[in-house]
Amino acid sequence: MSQTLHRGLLVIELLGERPRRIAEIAEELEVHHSTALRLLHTLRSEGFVHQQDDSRYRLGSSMFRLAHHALEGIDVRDLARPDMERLSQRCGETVHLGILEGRQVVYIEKVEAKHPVRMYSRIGAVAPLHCTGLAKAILMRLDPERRDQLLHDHQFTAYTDATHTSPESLLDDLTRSAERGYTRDDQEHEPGIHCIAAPVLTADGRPAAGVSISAPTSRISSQTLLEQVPDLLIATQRISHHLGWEHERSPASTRRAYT
Amino acid sequence: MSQTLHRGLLVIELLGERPRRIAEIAEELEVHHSTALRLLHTLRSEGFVHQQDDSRYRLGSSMFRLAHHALEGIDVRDLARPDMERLSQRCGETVHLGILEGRQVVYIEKVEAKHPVRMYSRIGAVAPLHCTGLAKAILMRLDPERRDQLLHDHQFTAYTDATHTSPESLLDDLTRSAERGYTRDDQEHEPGIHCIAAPVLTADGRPAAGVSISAPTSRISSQTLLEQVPDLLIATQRISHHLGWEHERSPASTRRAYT
DNA sequence: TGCGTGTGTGCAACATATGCATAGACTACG
DNA sequence: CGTAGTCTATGCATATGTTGCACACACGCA
Repeated sequence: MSQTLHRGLLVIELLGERPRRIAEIAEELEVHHSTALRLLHTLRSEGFVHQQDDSRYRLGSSMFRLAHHALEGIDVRDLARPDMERLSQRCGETVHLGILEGRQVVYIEKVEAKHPVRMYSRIGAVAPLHCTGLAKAILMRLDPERRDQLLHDHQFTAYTDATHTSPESLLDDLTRSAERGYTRDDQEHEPGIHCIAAPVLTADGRPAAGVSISAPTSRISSQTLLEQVPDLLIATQRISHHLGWEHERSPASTRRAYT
Repeated sequence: MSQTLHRGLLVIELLGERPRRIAEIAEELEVHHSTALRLLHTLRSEGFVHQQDDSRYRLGSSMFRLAHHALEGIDVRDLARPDMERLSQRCGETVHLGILEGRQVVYIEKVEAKHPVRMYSRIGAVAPLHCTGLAKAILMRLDPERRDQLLHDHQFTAYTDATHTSPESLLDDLTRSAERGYTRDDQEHEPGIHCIAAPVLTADGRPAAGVSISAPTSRISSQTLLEQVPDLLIATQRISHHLGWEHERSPASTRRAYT
């Protein structure tokens, strides 16, 4: 609606990709050099853009400062709730949201399709790392160093026959889960309960939370549950997108770590 | 220079602090509601701003995505070089820049005041974690978990009489260093060489690099070296600022970790 | 029912953003 | 040394685009 602002934002997006020279920016915007220069000056005066030694422009400290500060203030629950509700309505099952806190996973939100009123049954409950779909979804995208550290002195308590009882077994599961993008928990924690789960990722690719669909085996077969995977992934990708995660990753998905 | 763009950026900054309602934004900008609405629409259409369920606005995914992507592309060397050169000119001593890579600290840049031509003597060299000012500067702001992990099976080799030979001794040093904002290395690594160092921090408060001033004890006394601390801190704070770090921290410096 | 809020759209007035010309500073290059 | 190619910067006339206002609608709430 506002042309000038729109052009300014376009400049920010162009510089977000890579540093650029002024001629390039003017050409992309299809405006005169002097117009581009004026926009750049305004952006620079507010610190959104920085001019490097080679006179090219790149994004400036205000972008980093504001983005980080705003991210801090965001509550994953608020962000995830709409998509969780939609997901629950589509599949008709219970949807959980959990985050990693310290050395355990905590459930922080729950939506039950059947009961419009939220039931806080499991809210605040903690889950063992090695045998719930939700915890595994977070683990599978966790930085390997951190993951190894968490699992190092973890108690692999056997809750059922299906529970992983060794780090090797769990890591193998995590590797295969990461490849297909979601985790399964077929009665590993509770007999008669199975679930699927996927991680919510931030802009830097780290897992901010996990979302799971769980159901009793008595009502839903494994096959039917797995049919919900596409909807689950759509939901987690939508939530991740809100946190800046780009679904389309460049082929070279191994990126620099520093800064 | 450009009023509309300037107002748009102001909106971004206002929303960076906290989510706000449209009336509040219009009031802050001193413009009509409809004008604020038009700006918000433009910002929203580009994803810079997101409207929550309660109809308030907050920063949107584009900010997170662009900021993160731009940060990835930034080379700390380019960022630090100008301030390193200025620092070196002011104090007349050698200034190093180093980063943590894996389990060691690597020197990636060096400026010698005496010799205008850069000497790559130590560039690429690695430093032991427990006895150089630069490594200690990074360690002192590192996430405690990560730090403990690094020091867990670290070899506390004694290079001189002053070298820390135990984790306890080093951690004690780090604590005191963190309180005053810089580290010292009085011949802990090389006899006849002492230095001071301080960390470069990113928006989330993590150390991206370290900067040190080192000199031979034969030419510079401890006292004279310590007089350079203010200049050193000004330099590291300037570099940190480029990465989005806000020097003025809120009193509650302990912030949430999630997202 | 009225009130406060946010949303949205014409439209006239005019503030302002634009393109162009021009010029200085600087670098690279032959 | 001149030439060409950058980026920077400013003045100015034009007309484009932005603004404020009026007005209307939707919604939640007392």
